[in-house]
Amino acid sequence: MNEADIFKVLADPTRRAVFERLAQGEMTGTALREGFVISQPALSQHIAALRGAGLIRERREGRNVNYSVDPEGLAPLHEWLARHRAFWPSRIERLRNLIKEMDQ
Amino acid sequence: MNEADIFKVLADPTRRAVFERLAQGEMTGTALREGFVISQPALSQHIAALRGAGLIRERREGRNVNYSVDPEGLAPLHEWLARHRAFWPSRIERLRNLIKEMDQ
DNA sequence: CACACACATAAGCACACGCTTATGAGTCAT
DNA sequence: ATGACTCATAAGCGTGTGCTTATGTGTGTG
Repeated sequence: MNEADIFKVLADPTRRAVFERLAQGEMTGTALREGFVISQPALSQHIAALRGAGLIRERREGRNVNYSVDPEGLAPLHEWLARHRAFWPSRIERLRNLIKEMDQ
Repeated sequence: MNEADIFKVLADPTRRAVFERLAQGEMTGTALREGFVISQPALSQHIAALRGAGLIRERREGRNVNYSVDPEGLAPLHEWLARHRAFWPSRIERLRNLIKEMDQ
């Protein structure tokens, strides 16, 4: 919900990797676990932490749960960054970046 | 240097508060300590951590050390966020935000 | 009904982390 | 030179965190 939780949650490398992988698309727990050398409870706990920070949401489907990133989950982090970033690129570079973003 | 260290370092509330306060301008260690209920070594260790992540730089002046935020320190975090953010505001809102940023 | 499957929760454990006090290293003043 | 001052480092300690195994809860399948 707030940037404090988000920083804390994303500080863990495994959890960040889970989030990044989940950013590629909705995925079930077992599918998400493939590629990770980690026990099922560990992944479940990481998911709970990500969920608690508002970064992930879940969609139950039978005995499966499909996880996906909450589109607005990173908004507090973005706001924090915008507020405390000391380095702002020049106007021209910002426009260039914006155009690049819009064209992708 | 990389987003892993930055997330880890900024996960601590005290350290984040130190960084935020330092973002208001260059400051010496003793001045920075005022307002924090913390020992001098603790602050020194937090500063070392922030420095290790590339978020802070120092400028020695006699027996004092003036600390200030590294202008490009948050760049890796910004890049990470730009890479993994699922939610992008609309074009119009982005332009509005950009204009607001430029006018401040 | 019984069993397999997907996921969550509980309990315990090893380790990391942030704090403290004590001390070291360097600089200014008398 | 001696003492005050600023900051860094060392050592030790309590707590938090992430992992494990064991178990619980709910849902499909035979």
